[in-house]
Amino acid sequence: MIKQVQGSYNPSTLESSVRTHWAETDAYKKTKELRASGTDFYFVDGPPYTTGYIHLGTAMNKTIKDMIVRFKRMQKFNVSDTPGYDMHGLPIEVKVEKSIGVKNKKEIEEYGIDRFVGTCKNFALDFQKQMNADFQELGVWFDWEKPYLTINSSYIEAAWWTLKRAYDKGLLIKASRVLPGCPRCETALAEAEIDYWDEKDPSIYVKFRLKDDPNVSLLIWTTTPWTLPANLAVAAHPDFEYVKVRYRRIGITDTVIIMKGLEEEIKDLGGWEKYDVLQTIQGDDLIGIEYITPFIDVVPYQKEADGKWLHKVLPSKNVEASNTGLVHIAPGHGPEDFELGKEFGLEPFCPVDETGVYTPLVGSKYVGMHIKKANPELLKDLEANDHLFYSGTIEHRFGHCWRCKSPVLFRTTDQWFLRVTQVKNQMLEEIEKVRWTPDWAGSSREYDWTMNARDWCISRQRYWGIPIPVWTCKCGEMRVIGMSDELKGAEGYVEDMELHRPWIDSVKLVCPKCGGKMSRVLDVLDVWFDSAVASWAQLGFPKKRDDFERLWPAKFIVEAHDQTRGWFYSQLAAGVIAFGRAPYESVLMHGWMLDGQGQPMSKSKGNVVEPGKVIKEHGADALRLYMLKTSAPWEDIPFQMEGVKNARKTLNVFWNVVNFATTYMVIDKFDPHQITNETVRAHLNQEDLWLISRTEKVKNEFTRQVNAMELHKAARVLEQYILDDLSRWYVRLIRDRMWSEEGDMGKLAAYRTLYDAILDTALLLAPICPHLTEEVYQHMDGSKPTVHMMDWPSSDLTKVDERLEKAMSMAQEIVDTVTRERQLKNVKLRWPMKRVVIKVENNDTLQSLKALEEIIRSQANVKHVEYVASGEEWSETLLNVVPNPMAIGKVYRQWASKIAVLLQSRPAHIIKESMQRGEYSLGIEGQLVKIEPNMVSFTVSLPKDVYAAEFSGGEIYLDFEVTREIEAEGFAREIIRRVQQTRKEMKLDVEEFVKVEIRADSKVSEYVKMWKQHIMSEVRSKSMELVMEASGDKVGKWEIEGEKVEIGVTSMNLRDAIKELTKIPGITTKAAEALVGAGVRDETGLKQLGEDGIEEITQLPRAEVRKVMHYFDRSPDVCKAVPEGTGKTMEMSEMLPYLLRIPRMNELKAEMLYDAGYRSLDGLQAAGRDDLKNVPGLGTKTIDEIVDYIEKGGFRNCTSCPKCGKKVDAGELKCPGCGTSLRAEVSEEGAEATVEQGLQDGYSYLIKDDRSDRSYQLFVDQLKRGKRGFCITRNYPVKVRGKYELGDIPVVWLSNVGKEDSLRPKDLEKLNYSLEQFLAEGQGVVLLDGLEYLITNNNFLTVLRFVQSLRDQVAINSSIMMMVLNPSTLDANELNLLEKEVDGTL
RNA sequence: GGGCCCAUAGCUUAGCCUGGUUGGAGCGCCCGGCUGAUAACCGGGAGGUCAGGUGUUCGAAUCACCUUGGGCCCA
Repeated sequence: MIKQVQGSYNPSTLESSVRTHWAETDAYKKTKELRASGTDFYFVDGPPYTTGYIHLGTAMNKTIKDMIVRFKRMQKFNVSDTPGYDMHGLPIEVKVEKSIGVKNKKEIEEYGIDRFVGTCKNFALDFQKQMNADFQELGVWFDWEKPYLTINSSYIEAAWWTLKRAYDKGLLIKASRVLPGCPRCETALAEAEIDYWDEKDPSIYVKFRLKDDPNVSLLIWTTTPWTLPANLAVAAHPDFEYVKVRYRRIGITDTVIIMKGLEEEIKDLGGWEKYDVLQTIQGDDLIGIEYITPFIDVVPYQKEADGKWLHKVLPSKNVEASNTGLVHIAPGHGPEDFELGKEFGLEPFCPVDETGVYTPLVGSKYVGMHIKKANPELLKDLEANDHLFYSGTIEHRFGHCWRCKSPVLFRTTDQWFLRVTQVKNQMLEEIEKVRWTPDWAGSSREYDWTMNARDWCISRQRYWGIPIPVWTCKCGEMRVIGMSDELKGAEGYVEDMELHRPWIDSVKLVCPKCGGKMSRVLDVLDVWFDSAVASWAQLGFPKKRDDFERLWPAKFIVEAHDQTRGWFYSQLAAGVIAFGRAPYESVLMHGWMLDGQGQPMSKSKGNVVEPGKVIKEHGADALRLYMLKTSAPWEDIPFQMEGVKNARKTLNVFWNVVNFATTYMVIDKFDPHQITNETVRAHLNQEDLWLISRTEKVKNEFTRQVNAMELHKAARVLEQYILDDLSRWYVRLIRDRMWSEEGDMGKLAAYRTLYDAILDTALLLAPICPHLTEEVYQHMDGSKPTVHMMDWPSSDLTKVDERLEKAMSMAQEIVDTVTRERQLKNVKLRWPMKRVVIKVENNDTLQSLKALEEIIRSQANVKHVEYVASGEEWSETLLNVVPNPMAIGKVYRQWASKIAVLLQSRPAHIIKESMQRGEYSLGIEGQLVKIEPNMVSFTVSLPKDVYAAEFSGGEIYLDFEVTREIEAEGFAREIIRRVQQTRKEMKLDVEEFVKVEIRADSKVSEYVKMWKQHIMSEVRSKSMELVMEASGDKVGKWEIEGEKVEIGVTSMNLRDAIKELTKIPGITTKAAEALVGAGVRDETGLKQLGEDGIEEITQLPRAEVRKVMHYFDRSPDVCKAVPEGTGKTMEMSEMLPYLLRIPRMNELKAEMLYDAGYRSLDGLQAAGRDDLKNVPGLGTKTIDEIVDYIEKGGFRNCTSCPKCGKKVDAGELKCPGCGTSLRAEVSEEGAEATVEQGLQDGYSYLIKDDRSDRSYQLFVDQLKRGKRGFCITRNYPVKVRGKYELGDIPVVWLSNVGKEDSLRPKDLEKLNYSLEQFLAEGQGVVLLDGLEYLITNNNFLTVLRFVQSLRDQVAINSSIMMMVLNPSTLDANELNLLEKEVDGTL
């Protein structure tokens, strides 16, 4: 059954209630079960690192994944959705170090590796839980109860198994290489773990003296003086030219060898005056020249080392043509140096340990010194020994540990490598087989990166990671373990033991070769390797094989572009090594969420926007839609809150459409199961067929775009459809049909069409906005526990009607043109236009437009539409001929003026046609003169009040002539609008009937008579009279087009009666209306009518009438309301129960009323407000309540018990059925008193109130004490003024309407200005009703500042300010802030 | 320094592959309308050196090259 949706779209409450619904109905599990037998779709979630919080990037990542997963599920796939978490590694270790207060590995080992690792695990698990919650808030439906965690034993085993596999293929090796490492973390670092940024370092030029000629030096440049003790050679480029240069300055010369062309640069550096080039040397002639390394006397190794190329110039093509063109080579400190050293037989020499401290190898002078601290010492010594040519500093990009930010240190170490270079070609082949989106992500990016692949160093000298499963023996034997089973029987091994360090370290194997003990290599794995095996590790492989065999490889993965070198690559390498293929079939690469300026968000920059905050403000659905629609997935998005707000607006429009639809469908009890497409087929209007066509097309287009991974295009297509087609056009067109008779087939056709469109939209939107669509689905259908169990809508393209769509778009264009022209001519849409003439370019257009004539007429508000066929002219356009005297004069001289006059007197179209056919001649003074084409031109003129405009199918003429009929209709519509507005201000129910009195001058009166019936039916009026002076519950004076009109509206209070009557079985709404029209108000009246009377008035079938009569007989507890005669004087005890049912009434007040002479109900009913004021002890509020109670017919009507629904008469205090007390609650009488006395001058108050009556009363009380007042309200001023007797004080209306006395809620400056003006004039009282309205329209902080400034001004001027606020509209935090700013909260 | 991507109105973007009327939208801004979807909605207007330059072409936002700025990945 269709249910009415909530009036306004409130994302945060809606989303949380939807999530509750999901939880209560077990929707997620049911959805998965539903698809369990579908085709498998193995999706693999790239595990985010457990940092404890998600950011917008992670949010976008999961949003894309969730969308695809939901989409595929709706397409009946059995989708895997195990979320993953990457939980090992340095970042957590660093956090733990900080939290327990240790600084290095030594301290960790003192603390205890077991405790340390245990803490890491707890941290990781805590973080993982928090992130789980965040993702769920985003609406992501993954298997949150069973995520795959990289720290699980089964996962660790999968990594082991993979390494064993690599080992068996000879791809796992141990090697000594120069690698970057972090001296603080004391471990090797992978490229991916290094951050680069600019840093200041020494920039020094050092002289390496030639052995044969110590006066001449090789000049080298370096930024790392600390590597010089390990210098073993110098590299020169064999193809460069070098020069021997003598630099001179007063008294000093220095001769160095540098690259040719750099002489000037180096002269400037050293501040030399002159230089002479002594010799040019070819690079290859330098090779082999021997020099003296600067620290030869300090570092013992420099004298002990040997090698053919030691301390000689080596050739290298990697030398760059900058600085000096000669490079210092320390094979122990640079990767390239290492390679070069290997080539020329120089053993790497590395006198630095992993913490960056010199070892004894460096010699006694520098041993124990940290390299950074040693730099200045080294410089001093170089200078002292005259080795330093120049010393400066340089700012250059340098690598740092991504976690602790220490500068990296290059040194030789023994590490474990995966020989990726061996399988590179296979990886490249695999890249080509994968479907990449966008394709350059694979063909260029991933391909290029893999082309440059190096062997992957997978070992780390840390604690929190997957232990490397390699056991070695002193004898050199080693064993790689692939599964924990292989450890069975080993010393220290226990079944199901913790596989992390340090526990695994205690497992010892027996060496098969020498029988000795084998110990595990202490290293752990690079975390990148953890996630690399995700696609099989999460399936429990290798222990469990069935899932792996069924699902692997992944059908689809999606991650951000930084994963080119990351997960895309690591998985590829691991997949090729382990299984000889890529572990994924298709990849979507997505972009990053940047800040508004296009910079990456980072904590250190302080530009991070938290997803939680965005969700709280606009909802997860809006955020998701925003992220998906804004850019192509692979592009970065500079985050704009405004964009999310827009997305929310779109959703709001959709919500409004649903609200619109459900409102009417519920009233009419529309049942989509009963009213099928078949039922309404013959009754579909053009606009229905059009919307169906559009819907089918959109379904097709959306699906196509999602399949092409053009997610943004899909989202945009749908958004466009919702806004333009569904809301702006279709709903607009069918509005009138909603008001036709119950059961009207035309209306049902519209319901059906709208229903299908909404449901289809909800289905298409479901993967993007899971919450909103769920709510919509549950209200429109709800046959399944969740919308996400629905099948994806297929589209029926046979229903697409291109011709109709084209015609409709032209009709829209015509309507738009008319509105535009109306605006230009200042003619309101409410006034009908006489006619529109459409001149088409082809007759096909004409036919299809004619079919839409009704739409054009109603939407443009035009009385008649006329057509001019293609090729014809509109008969009413006038063709004018304009003679050209100059041209005529040249030929016919003296006749020129006469010819001109004659031409103008002839029908222009005849002249034109003749000239087109051949020629046109005129007879003048007996002569025939020929008119040449250059002698005349033609213009077209339009009849009076007609304007022309163009549209894509031709031209249109708009006739603005105002006839009497048009004027009458215009006035009628103006009056209807005014009555409607009055009704609204009176807060009348839409179904209530009214009496209308109109006073107007004769012309308007005449018009009103002409349209009387129409007006009455439009405004639900039972009577309408033209009077000399309008009276009624509410009277409004208006000026319409210069005519003064007074309209009085009186409620007939019939709605309750109708409702009451329809409760009787057999009485339809229509019948009830007829009865009420005949003066019947209740059951008693109906009874009195008798069977015949009822039949006559209601026209109901006899059988129905009998039903009614039958009901009377069978209802013993007919409500009596007041037993007999309300005029009867009663005893106090008898009257008391009646009185006590008035809100705010108590025994005391009731007694006072009685004592004041009100001893019958009629007596009290006759009393006016002023009379009651004389009763001692009654406050204004109580009086209001009494009057209100009487007005609502409190004494006359019987009510239903709120609990059991039984009818209760007005004198009962307890329900006779269930005993529930019917006394109105007496509320805060005490508070009222204190408040009234408590308002103090100079104070500002915040009044928390969901209805603002109390505040207005307080305000009026202040006015009564003679204070000047100023009222700002979001209610209509006339209404407020009347309701609360505000007199002539200024009332400003907060509204976007833009009337004289209104202020836009955005315009705080103007508001502030008016208040300033008011307060500056002296003491006064200000009522600001609608603070929340200001807040929704402005930034909260702006409003807060505004409040602060107001408060200060109020204090200075000893005035009082009351700000009214509906507390439920703000969150607690904002409310708190506001409360802090004011002097009191009421 | 290299690879890949991006640059169109104040903001977010379409158009670019396949060159051809006046470069479309949405938001924001200004003006107006509607008031039975209503703190909603609708219409209109102002806003563009298509990042800059050079070239190819009869014709360039679109193709090519260069420069500048930004992002990712590397050196």
